[in-house]
Amino acid sequence: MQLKYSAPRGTEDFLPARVQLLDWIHGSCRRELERHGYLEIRPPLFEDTSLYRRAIGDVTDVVEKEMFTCERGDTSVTFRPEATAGVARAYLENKLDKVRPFQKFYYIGPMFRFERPQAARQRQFEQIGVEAIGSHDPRLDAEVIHLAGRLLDRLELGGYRIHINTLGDKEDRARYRTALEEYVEPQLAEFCAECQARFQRNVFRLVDCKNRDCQRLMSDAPDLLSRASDATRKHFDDVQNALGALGRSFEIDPRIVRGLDYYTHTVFEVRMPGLGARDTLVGGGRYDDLLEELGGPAIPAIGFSLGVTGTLLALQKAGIADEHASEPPCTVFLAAIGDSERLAALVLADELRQSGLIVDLDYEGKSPKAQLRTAGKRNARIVLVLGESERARGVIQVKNMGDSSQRELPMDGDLAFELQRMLEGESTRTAQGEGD
RNA sequence: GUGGCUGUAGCUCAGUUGGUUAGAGCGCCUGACUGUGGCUCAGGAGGUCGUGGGUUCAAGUCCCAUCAGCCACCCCA
Repeated sequence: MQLKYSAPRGTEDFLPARVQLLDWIHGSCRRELERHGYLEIRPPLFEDTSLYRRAIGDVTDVVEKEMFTCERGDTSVTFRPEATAGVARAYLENKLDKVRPFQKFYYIGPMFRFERPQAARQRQFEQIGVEAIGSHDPRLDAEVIHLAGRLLDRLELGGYRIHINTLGDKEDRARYRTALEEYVEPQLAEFCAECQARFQRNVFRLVDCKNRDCQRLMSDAPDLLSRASDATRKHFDDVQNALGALGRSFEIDPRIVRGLDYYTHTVFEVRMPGLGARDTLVGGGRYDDLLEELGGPAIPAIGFSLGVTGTLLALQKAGIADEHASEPPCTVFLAAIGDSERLAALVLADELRQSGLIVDLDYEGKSPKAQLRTAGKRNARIVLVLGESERARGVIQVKNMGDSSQRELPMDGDLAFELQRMLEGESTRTAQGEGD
């Protein structure tokens, strides 16, 4: 069949089974985040375009070519390409620093970037992230990095690697930039075409070029740490010590420079080797200057974001996606035999649902046999069979789909209670069975 | 924005050097004592071979274009 419409490029329909998987991810992460004292915040899905230009940086790819922007009259809004800018704005606008200067937030929701889709990259994608605002304590850096790992642990994902680096403060970066430029300029012609272009735009990008020749040329390049201020080095050392105390293993990777302008000091990524071209599941770092740049007080902060698209891919590759992606069963299926019983079935289903049971029935005029088949496919635990003879006697057939046993129960106010008891008895037995 | 690969039933795919009514498995529907599932068996529905052109006596099969998907580059969660 030739359909007229398809989902826009880079978007995905999450069908019920996949929504189950997504809910499991959300639930697992929420529990872990709340355990760490993070509270959910929900800024709008779009903000003034100027906020992103300011926060992320005018000459970044995200701002220059990836924004979903909507112009109306003299206003311009952009669907959020990331959440940090919006959370920072919300923190300032609601004057949260006056209420409680230090606060920890988390968010879960869709982000939008107008990119060419590929493995683990969509135009609408979901991120689960945190922002801890109001402290420069290096222990907080460590806790945040550790938390990123904890989330993946919760999702039963192993084999990830945590890479950390420091970008220092403004002065450190300025010195580093100069040093890099002085190092690169004499041999600029030997770099790849892209790096030659990057040289003007953003020298730091030469540091993480994947081109082997460039990497070789950069092997003796100056590193930031050796010319950073004592305070910067101390902070980075303290972060590492705290991570060590938490038992969290990590690698120092001077090539992590991050693409968003607001990052300072500690930056980190969590990668899943073998995932594909985009193997970074989590990216984050400090942004000590951002709130001030947005017009607020000088308040330090740190955060990260976990990409759900990549996480889903990792779960699939690890073979643990399917066990969390099953359609939830209807526990009771109500089979009506004969046209005269179909209305009675509808009413009985409603009554049973009101007492908390998950009940479904046939809407396709199926034969009794086919209704049973459907119940089986839906993994119903109990099938109620309602026919003319039963209704005349005020009873109903109750079939236990587990052992195929069947008995008759009176159709009165106690029916729901009896069914609940059956289900509980069954799950108790199952639980005991599993315990052995 | 650039490049590579792919596009046949709901899904996963077969379709030989272009040659008659396009197939399989799974799934779906029906039936095998006209009121009872899972197994088995029998049958059935479902495809303008992504779309539009072209070459040819003849195209799912070759050519061009286009769209979509996947993968990679740039960049990034």
